[in-house]
Parts: sequence; C-alpha cells; structure tokens
Amino acid sequence: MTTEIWISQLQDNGYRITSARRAVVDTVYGSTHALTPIEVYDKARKKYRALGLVTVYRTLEKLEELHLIQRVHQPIGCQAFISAGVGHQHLLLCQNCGQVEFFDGDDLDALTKNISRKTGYQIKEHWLQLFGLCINCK
Amino acid sequence: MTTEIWISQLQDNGYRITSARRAVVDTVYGSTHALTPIEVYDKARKKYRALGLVTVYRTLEKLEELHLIQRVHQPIGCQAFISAGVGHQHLLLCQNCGQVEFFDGDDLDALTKNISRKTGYQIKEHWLQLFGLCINCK
DNA sequence: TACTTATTGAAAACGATTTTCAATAACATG
DNA sequence: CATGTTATTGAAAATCGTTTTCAATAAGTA
Repeated sequence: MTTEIWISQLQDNGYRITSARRAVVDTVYGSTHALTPIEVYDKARKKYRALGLVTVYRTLEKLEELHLIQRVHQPIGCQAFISAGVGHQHLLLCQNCGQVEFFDGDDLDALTKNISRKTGYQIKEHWLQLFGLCINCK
Repeated sequence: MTTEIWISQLQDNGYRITSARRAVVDTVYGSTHALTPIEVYDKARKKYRALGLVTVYRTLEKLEELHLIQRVHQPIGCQAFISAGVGHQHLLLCQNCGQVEFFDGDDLDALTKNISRKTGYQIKEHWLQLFGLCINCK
C-alpha cells in the first residue's frame, strides 16, 4: 500500500499528475491524524515549496470525490480530512492527541431495524463516531 | 411545554429577556427542522423586524451553552441547530424534507465495550446519527 | 422614576473558502 | 523528441459566514 494507489486513481479518472498533487497526496495518505487544509498546506510545502493553498483545497476536493479521503466531524470543527477506510467503517478519535482509528463493528443492523419500526423511517445511512483516549494518552 | 421554559432558563442564568431573544426562541423552539443562523434570522424577523443577524448568533450561542439547542452535523454542512432532546439522544434525519426526529436506543454499550477491548481506547463519548426517509417522504 | 449595565444593530474586521485569470506544465500526438 | 492542446497552477480578488467593536438603547433594580 503506497501513495501510488491514490496517484493512479487520480490518473485513471482523467486528472493529471503534478508535483503539487503529489505533495498533497504524500501528506494526507497514511496520516494518523485528521488534517485541515491549512495543516496539509504547511506540511506539504515542506515537500514542494511552490505549492499554493488553493491547490490544496482543489486536490482535497478531488480526493474526497474519489472517496480516497473523508471529512472528520468533531466538536471543534468539521474541516479536517483523513484517508478513508476500505469499505464501510467508523471512526474512533483520541480526544487528547487527535489520533484517528477505524473500526467496522457494524452491529447496528438490529438497532436501525428497531428504530425503523418505531419511527416509520426508511433508514438509508448512519454515522457513528466514538471519542475517547488512545492507549498512549489514557 | 412552551417557549416560556427556555425564557425562564435564560432568565435564571442572568440573561435579560428582550424582544430579540423572544423572537429567536419562538423560532427555534419546537421546530422540526434544523435551522441555520440565516434561516433563524429570516423566520424570526417576521416576528420582530428590527432583529439583527448578530443577535441571532449571540442568542443561539447562549441557547447552546444552556444545552437547550444542539448543533446538527450533515453532509451539506454543520451550522444548523435543533432544540436538544432531553437526556442522551440521537438524531434521525430525513434526507428529503430535512425533518429531524429523536431516538434514544442506546444499545451501544456492547458495541463500545467490544471496540474498547479491540483497540485499547478508553471510550468517553459517541455520536450516532441516522439518515433516511420519513413516513411522508418515502 | 431614575440609574446601572447588559443588550442591541450597524459597520468594520476577520478567517476560511471560492472564483478569476494569465502563466505554466502535463501529456497526447505527430 | 518536438509541438500543440488544454488541464492545472499560484496570486490576487471576491465572497461567504462569523466575530468584534462601539455608541445608542432598553431591561431590570433600587
């Protein structure tokens, strides 16, 4: 698993491969922390000085569109991104250091069926996020 | 259950009761849809024309601080507010009409214990939101 | 009724994001 | 490998949502 997977995904979808995009991909891919556009910009500029913030926004937009990254919602704000897990996964965030972990325990079927019956809603999607302290921080 | 409950909550916490605040409270209280500051502004101005947008922001801030309203996170954005349910509750949103419903099925204890064991995290909080189609829209 | 002080709305400031635009570089073609 | 087309770039300007500043006003107290 390398950044080349994302690069080929971009390529396969008709996007050109540039130094700017490589720098953004290298920064976001494999990060264990959700990064805001500015944070991506600061980090990526260490690899490619000429990078512009606008390009960071545009590249993140494309990566999200291809489902390679996903937006992370937090009490502080909802502008940060993390590489998307494979398949349907949920997030577990450390409230202290910000580390993000994935889990896929989808025991929610019983719950959603139950709610569906009670409310009459046809449930299509769910968001589940856990917050806590990681092994190092607790 | 009337808006007077929120009014007294504000009063009890040392805030003065003004026409502007009444208009905002009247608008948000009991709304079945999550409302953004601008939406609150537009609706509330029908009750009190002199209302300023700034006051809407400031009043929403206070209502949130008193846990009378809560922020609703959606794919479109995270600026909308809805009156908070009593106790620990989760949201169910209609993807078509935007109606918001509460449910409290907290069968998540087993799930969180499971994840906690697997990941080593000490889990403190969780966010769960369901999306679907309400009875009228499906 | 008068006084103190929180609250107000307007305007300005601010920060994050988007748009515009001319220069540049990716990559397909010859 | 050279050339041409066109997506992509970064800078600057524009825009949007939100916050701050400030003098005028009105709520609640004495």
